[in-house]
Amino acid sequence: MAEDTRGKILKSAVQLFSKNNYHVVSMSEIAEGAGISKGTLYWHFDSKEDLFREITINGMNYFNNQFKKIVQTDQNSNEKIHHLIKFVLNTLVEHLNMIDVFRNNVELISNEFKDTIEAKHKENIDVVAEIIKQGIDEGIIKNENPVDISTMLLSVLFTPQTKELLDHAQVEKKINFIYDFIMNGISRKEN
Amino acid sequence: MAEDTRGKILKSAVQLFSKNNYHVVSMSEIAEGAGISKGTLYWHFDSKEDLFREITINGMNYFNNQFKKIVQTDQNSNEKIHHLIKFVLNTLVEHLNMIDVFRNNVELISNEFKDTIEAKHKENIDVVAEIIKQGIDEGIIKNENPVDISTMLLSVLFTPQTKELLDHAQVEKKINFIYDFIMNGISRKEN
Amino acid sequence: MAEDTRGKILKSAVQLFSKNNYHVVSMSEIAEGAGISKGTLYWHFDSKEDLFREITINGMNYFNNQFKKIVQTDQNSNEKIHHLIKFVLNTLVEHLNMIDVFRNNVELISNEFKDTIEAKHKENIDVVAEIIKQGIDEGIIKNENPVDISTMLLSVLFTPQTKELLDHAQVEKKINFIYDFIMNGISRKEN
Amino acid sequence: MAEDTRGKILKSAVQLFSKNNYHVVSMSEIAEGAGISKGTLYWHFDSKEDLFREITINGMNYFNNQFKKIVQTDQNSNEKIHHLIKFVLNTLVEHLNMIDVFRNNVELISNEFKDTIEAKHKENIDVVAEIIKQGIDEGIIKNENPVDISTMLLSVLFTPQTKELLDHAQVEKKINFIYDFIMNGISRKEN
DNA sequence: TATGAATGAGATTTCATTCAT
DNA sequence: GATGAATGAAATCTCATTCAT
Repeated sequence: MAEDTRGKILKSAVQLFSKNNYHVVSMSEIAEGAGISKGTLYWHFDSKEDLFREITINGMNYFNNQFKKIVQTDQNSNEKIHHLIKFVLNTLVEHLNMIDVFRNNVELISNEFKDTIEAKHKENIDVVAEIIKQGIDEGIIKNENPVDISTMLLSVLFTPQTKELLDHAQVEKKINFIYDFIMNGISRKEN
Repeated sequence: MAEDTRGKILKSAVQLFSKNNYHVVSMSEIAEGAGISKGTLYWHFDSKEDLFREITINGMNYFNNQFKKIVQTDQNSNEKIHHLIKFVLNTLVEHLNMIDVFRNNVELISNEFKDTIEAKHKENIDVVAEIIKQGIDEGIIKNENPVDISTMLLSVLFTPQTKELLDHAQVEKKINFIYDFIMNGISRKEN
Repeated sequence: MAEDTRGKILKSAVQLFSKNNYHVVSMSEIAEGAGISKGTLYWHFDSKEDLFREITINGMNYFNNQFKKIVQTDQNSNEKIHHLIKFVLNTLVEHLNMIDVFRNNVELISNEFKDTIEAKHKENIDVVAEIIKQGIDEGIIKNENPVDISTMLLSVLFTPQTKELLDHAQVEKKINFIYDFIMNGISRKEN
Repeated sequence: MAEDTRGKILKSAVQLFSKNNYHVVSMSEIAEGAGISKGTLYWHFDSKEDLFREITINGMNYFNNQFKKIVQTDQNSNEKIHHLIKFVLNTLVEHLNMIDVFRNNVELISNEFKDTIEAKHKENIDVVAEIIKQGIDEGIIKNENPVDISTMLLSVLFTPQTKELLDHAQVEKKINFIYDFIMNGISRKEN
């Protein structure tokens, strides 16, 4: 029962935070969306920030866990990268909301929280950098700072435009387009 | 005096909006930052939204104008792209604040305003697509939808991570890194 | 507790609105008068207009209900008119404040609200017109448009001067004076 | 030239105060309506209250002067009353605005000003009471307190409903209706 | 005379948070 | 666990008024 209410709150909050900015979403709305009273909301979460924290960190952990799983498979780096892109873009399609929570709310709340989020993001970058290192070792990826490369890779995947591209359907085709962009850039390759 | 005050307001507002979310920045703060009274602030701008609108649209127009100038030079596409990247990244370094105004505040305010901003952004994409077309014609850029390519290019340039990379100095080096990433992606080129 | 607070708010608001114009009375004053905080005031009423609406419509309904009761008695028209005058003037004496709410605030707020109020007033006129019709049938009242006569009758009763007359005591005497004015006008009757 | 500006201000103010409540009309609007700046407005009038005072007192004096003229003619009381009614109702039709200035703004501003206005009104009542006295002497009007009768007479003439009746054209007919109401009331006269 | 710019007090309203029941 | 009611700080905005030019 308890978990039920908690779940309803989180669901309502994710939905609202993904559509609107942190400061525009009110605790009243969240409570209403969850079908409970404000009092109850405050029984489950100490504050608005607390609630937002939980949602954000859950989301980041979700990516972190999946990234780690991908690293640990015994695929070659090429396959892993393809896997990674596919996973991120499919998540973007299936769980648009959760992703937008980050987009709409970067730089909010306290600096201490911003640091937490950035640390989590850094973690993700480092996990993906493992794949890059593997690729360099395998001679597939150019030999530059793996962290810089990982940074660019993730920034392309989480860029708002990526989502826009996906909006217009044909996901599979777009995945290949983005994969090719990341691997080969925009210049014409002679063969 | 009048223009002077207007300028002071805009400066104060850009500074604050670039550090904090639209809803966190208060008109009192902006007034205080400009060294004027709230009444005066409202004499110059009808509303907070009005003020924000002006700043945002000014910023987008700035990019749009520069992009157009680059297109109109008689450089080849390769040079133009290099020029473009250099311009954007240098602007990011010199006018960090103005850029962050967008970052922190997309999706805010009214839908009508969001549409305005998106239309401006689309304009920018289309202008850059001209360069891509030229590159395809010159056999430098791969023959795919120029608008899609332009979209990716700009998304990489305006991605938050780009700014992070730049934060840690060595701008010139990073420009080359990003240029290479955009042109050739991350895979190892055999030579 | 809840109803109690609501009542305190309404009492405070009626008192203030009856002494001062809608725009001069502030929500702070109303809250202070009710011994509660502004936040609580807004918990009970969505807006100042909402609060004013409730008071006004309550008041008009009060008159409407009484007027209907008078119509439904089995008195003759003469008695009903006397009854009506007595009721209105006594209410003016006992609930001066509530009446003044209308006086001080007609034409305020939105047009939509003005229409609501005018519709309510028209209802009152129509109800009283029933009495006038009865009087015409009974040969007591002159045979002219009953709605016009009803309009004049009510306008005399609710005229600010009527209240002034009443201020100077001797209510019973003044009731007769007004009754006589309404029935016979000011000209001398020969007998 | 100077009078010209003053005149423009007064005209603009009358127009606005007659349509909206004192507190809803702003000095900016008045200035705009007069085609001048706020600074100029304040050069001609010390304050909003000052401006409103002038308009109101002008209006009341206008009625006062006309009433006095009517009293001083050598008509009999019957004719004078008819004259008075005609004058007031025609003014209501021709200068609706000016009249509404009172209607919309009674009880506003300071108590001291309210007293001034009430004193002016009392003056009007007293002037009209002269006519009533004459009527009593001539055996045309019933022998009751002339001031009370005058009060009722004026209250009927200035009642909002009177204006409504007039709105629907046929002024001449309505004048007779009101005249008859004032003289004979609503009861059926046997003949 | 006339103006544009500036001011500051105060108004309405929102909202995260608390607490007695 | 849950709720309705209450709070108070702070936000946006309005407006009469002033003043240097």
